[in-house]
Amino acid sequence: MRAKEQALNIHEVARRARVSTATVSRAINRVPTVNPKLSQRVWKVIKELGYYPNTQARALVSGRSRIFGLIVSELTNPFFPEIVQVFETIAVRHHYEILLTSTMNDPEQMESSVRRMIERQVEGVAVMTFGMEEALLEDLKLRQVPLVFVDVGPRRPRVSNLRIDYLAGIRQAVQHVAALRHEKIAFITGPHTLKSAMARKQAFLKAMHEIGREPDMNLIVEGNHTMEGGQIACGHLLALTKKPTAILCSNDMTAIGVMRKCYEDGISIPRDLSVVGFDDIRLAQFMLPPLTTVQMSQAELARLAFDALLAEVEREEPLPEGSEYVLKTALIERESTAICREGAVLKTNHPAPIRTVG
Amino acid sequence: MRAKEQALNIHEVARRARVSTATVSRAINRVPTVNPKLSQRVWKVIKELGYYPNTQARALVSGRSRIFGLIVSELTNPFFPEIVQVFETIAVRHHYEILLTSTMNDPEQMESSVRRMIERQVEGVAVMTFGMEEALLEDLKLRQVPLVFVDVGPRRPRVSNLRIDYLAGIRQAVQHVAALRHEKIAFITGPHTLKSAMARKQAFLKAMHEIGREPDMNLIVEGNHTMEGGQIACGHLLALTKKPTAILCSNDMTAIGVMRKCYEDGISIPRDLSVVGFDDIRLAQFMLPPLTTVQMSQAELARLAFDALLAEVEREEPLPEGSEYVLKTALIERESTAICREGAVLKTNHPAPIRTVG
DNA sequence: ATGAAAGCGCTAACAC
DNA sequence: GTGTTAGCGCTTTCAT
Repeated sequence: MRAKEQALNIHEVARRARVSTATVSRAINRVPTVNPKLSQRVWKVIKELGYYPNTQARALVSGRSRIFGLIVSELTNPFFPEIVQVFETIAVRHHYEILLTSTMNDPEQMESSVRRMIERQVEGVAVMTFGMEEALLEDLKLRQVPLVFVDVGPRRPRVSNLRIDYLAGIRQAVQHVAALRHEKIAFITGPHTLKSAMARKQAFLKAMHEIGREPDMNLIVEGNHTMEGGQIACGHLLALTKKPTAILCSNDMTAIGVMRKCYEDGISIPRDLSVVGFDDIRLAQFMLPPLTTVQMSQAELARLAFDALLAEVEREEPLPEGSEYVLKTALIERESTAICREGAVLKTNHPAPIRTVG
Repeated sequence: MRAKEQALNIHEVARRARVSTATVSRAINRVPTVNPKLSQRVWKVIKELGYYPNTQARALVSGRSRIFGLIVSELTNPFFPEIVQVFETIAVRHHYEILLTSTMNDPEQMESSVRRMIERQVEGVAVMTFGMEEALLEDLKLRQVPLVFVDVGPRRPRVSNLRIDYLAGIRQAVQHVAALRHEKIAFITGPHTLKSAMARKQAFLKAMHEIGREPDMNLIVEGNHTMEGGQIACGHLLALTKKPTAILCSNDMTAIGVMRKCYEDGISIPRDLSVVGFDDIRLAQFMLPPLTTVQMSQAELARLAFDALLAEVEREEPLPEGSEYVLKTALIERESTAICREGAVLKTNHPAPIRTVG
C-alpha cells in the first residue's frame, strides 16, 4: 500500500552520504570512533532530508521500547493531570515515551491496559489506580516488567512501592484546628474498601490521641471521595445536636462537597465551620474560600514513581524485596479554617485566615 | 543483554502448536480460511503461554503504527483532561494508542513533540494547542501525516479543521443576561494574540448588535485566560463609576478569577453581579455558586478530532481542501446569573437561578 | 575506522 | 489450507 516513491530510511541516507548503513547508524548514535568527516556528511544528509530514525525498528532490534506505562483510574479525577504531566516531562527528558491508560476502575479495562502495555513492550509500569487486581499483573510479573505502586504493592523483586506518610500531614491538620480551639472535630472518611482511605482515617485517630483527644465516633462518618458523598456526609454531621465546628476530610473532593452543602445551607466557611481537605488538587486553591488542605505533592509522586522505574530498569540484579520510597505530606494553610467561635474570646474577620502559632 | 531463557515469540507458539509461524499469524489475525482445529490449537498455546504479539514488529512490517499523536499545551489546564480521556477511550476502541505530548507553549517542546511523533511513526496528529508554528509542521506535511486542528488550521489535503461555532453559545449567553434585565454587560477577553479568544470577542459584539445593544467599549477589558487575569480585569470593571451588573468571560478560568475578586470584595454572586464563563470545564460545576457558562463539549471535541483523523487515515485519495467539522456551543445555566437588581421589580432569592423565557 | 551481513518478531506473497 | 521465505528499518557482531 505504501507509496514506493522515495523511502526515507537509513538506506537512503547511506546512499546519499555515500557510506554504509552501519556508518549512518553509528553517526546517529554518536559512536566516538566514527570519522568526523563522514559523520558530518551523514548529518548533513539527515538534515537535508529531514530524516528521523524509525523507533519501532530500533526497539525491535535493541529489545528496548523506551516506553513506560502509566495506569491511572480516570484522568478527569483532578488528582491525576499533574501527575501525568510531570511524569511525561521527566520521561521525555530521559528519552522515554509514556503509554497512558485510564481504567475507570473497570476490571475489563484494567486487563486491556495491561495487555496493551505488554504488546507495546513497555519497560516498566507505574500503577496509580490505588488498588488493582493481583491477578491482572501476573503477565507483567511473568515478564519481569518493573512495577511501581502507590501504597498497595507487594514486596517482590522488580516491584517498587511509594509509601505515603499520611500521618505527618494529618497530624499537622489536627493540631492546626486544635490550636484554633476547635473541640468538636469531625472526620469524613473515604470508601472503606480503599486502603489509602483507611490509612488516612487511622492517621486521624492517631493524631487525635497524640494530643490527648478521644475522637467522638459520632463525628466520624463515611464518605466516598466524591463531592456528592461529601455533601451527604456533611448533612449528617450538621443534623447532629452536637454539631462539629471543624471537619477534616479524607480528600479534597469530599471537602468541596462539604463546602457546597454549607453554601446551600447558608453556613459560612470559615466563620461558622472550618474545613480541611486532603490531596491539594489544583482545584483546592480555586475554591471560595481557598481550601486548607493536606498536600500530597503530585509532582513529587510522579517524580518518585519515574525514578523508581528508571532505577529498576538500569539495575542488573533485582533486589529480592523490591524498593520502598516514602512521600511526605504537609498541611497547606489557606482560608477555609479559622478560630472557633463557640466561646471564642476574639471574633474573626470573614476572609482572613488565622495562622496557628508554631 | 536480554535473557535467552525462553523467547516468548511467534516461533515459540508455532513450535508448541506444531504449526508454522504463518499459521499462528493467521490465527491471531482471525483469517477466515484457517482450519478451526489448528486455530484452536494455536489459541490454546497462546493462552497457556500468556503470549501477546509484539506491536513493534507488527508495525514495522505492516507500515502501520496504530498510534495517533495528541498535542496539548498543558495537561494541568482544566480544559484538557476530559479531551485526553475521551480521545484515548475512542482510540482504544479502534485499536489505536495515543502518544500524548504537552508543549507548555514552548517552541522547543513543540519541536520535540513533532520529532517524537515522527520517530514513532504516528498515523495522524491532533493539535490542540490553539495556535502552532507553521514551520514545525513541515516535517509532518512532508510525510503526509493526517492532521487535525482546532480553529487555526490551513486548508490543505490531509488536514482537517474543527471550527467552533462560538456565536451560537455566546448569543445564548447574551440573550440570557439581557432577559435578566441587565443593561451594563461587560466582557473580559482572552489574550489578543489568541485567535480563538478574538473569535469569542467578535461573537460577543455580534450578539449584542443582534439584540440592538451598542456594546460599551469601556466594559470590554482584556484578560489572559487565567484566574489572575480575571481578578485584575474584574477589579478594573468594578472601579468604574458605571459598573457592569453582568460580566461575560472569554473562558472559565477568567470567570473564576472574577468570582474570587468578588468574594474578596464581599460582592455576592449572583445577587449583586451575574457572571458567565466559557468552556464548561469540570471545575465550573464545583464553584460556589456553580458557574453559568457556555459549553464547548470537550467530549464532542475529542470525538470529532478522532473521527477526522480516522477518516483521513482510511481515505485513499486525499481531499484537496481537507475537511471541516463544526462544533456547536451552548449555554449551560447554573447559578451564577440572576435577574438584575438595579431598578428590578422583583427581588430574587439567592441560590435559585432565574431561567429565561424562550 | 568502515562495510557486509545476520537477525530482532512479525506479516504477506507465493508455492504447494 | 498450510508452510516457506523475503523483507519491514534498524543495530551489531565480525571481518577487513
